[in-house]
Amino acid sequence: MIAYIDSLYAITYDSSMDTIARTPQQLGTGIRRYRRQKNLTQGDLGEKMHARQATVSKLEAGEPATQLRILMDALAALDLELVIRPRTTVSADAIEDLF
Amino acid sequence: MIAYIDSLYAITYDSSMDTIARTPQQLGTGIRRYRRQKNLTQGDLGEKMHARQATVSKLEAGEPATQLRILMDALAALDLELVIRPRTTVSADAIEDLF
DNA sequence: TAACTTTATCCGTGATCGCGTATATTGACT
DNA sequence: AGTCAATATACGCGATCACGGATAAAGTTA
Repeated sequence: MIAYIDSLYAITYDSSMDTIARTPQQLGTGIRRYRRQKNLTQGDLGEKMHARQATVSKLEAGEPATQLRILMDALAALDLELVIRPRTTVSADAIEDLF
Repeated sequence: MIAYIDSLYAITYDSSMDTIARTPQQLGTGIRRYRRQKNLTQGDLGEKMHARQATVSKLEAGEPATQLRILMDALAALDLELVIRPRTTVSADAIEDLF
């Protein structure tokens, strides 16, 4: 649990639900997870963000050529935001490289 | 300061440097900030991620039609990652809507 | 100011977007 | 199994990508 102290509000939420994304696929999977959490279909989300269901499908599939506009529109429609930060945990692959 | 506890490592870092992005522009600005922090030119970054300097320029400018592949390649080259999370702080615009 | 570095912008090309529209495939429920 | 909802995929189209290559514009330093 983390508390964000704003000049106006103090908001607490469970950061363990936050999704880390390093690839388009992980980005898509994270969005799908949040969409389902809100009980929305791809069609519902598409309507909110003025895109087609097919476009949402490709975004969630992690199509690397998807445009940033689609990504950010989807996040806005789901009331999500991105945080850019230095990579933290060390992946299993990277650890193996140590030996 | 936040401590991330991993099964293998405990890493502390200053999360106040993390950048929140809700638009392609903010995403680009954040990347530019991290790139400069590492004393890299757009050309340097382009070389690392196998893209042209001109492409990095458009990414940092927040061109909404930039492809996800470019974004994620840049993050990888800068050793950054994304976190998807519910929107937290309330923007000034949103607060104004309350009155 | 001049020289140099860095960033922004342009042309032409091939690839691929998201679109509308439509359908195949998959999943869930009875 | 059968029905309905949800998701993935297809076609043609106009728009725009990132590319190689090159140059203009802006920023930095002597």
